[in-house]
Amino acid sequence: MKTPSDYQQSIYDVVSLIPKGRVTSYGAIAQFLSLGSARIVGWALNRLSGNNPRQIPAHRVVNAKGVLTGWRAFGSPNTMASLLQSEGVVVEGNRVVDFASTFWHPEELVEE
DNA sequence: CAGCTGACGCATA
DNA sequence: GTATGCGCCAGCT
Repeated sequence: MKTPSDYQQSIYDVVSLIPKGRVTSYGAIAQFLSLGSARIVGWALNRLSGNNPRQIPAHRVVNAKGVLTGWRAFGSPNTMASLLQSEGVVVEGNRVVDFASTFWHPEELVEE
């Protein structure tokens, strides 16, 4: 099968596995998949923007600081934050409150 | 083919 | 806390 890019598919898979009310970072996914660069994750999600047939909860993916960097790809500057807050994630402006507790590790699901 | 950009991350000043 | 530079990989012009 023609995989556009294996890692990209893996990224979507991992992102889809993010539990509701939790968030993860690009670096976490990149490291989990051994991509070697958080940019690959951001790039993959960016490609997703405007059309996510898999309902990829990209809004659950933030940068290492818990800041909603990709909020612009959702069409509205408030969409991403609204989605997160709707899931129980407290967002202040473009930043996740109590990011450490809200953070979710890909391996956590595997361990669980 | 060469150069630039990008939803990042980290180090340094 | 803010600003700048470097690295990293893939895609687009």
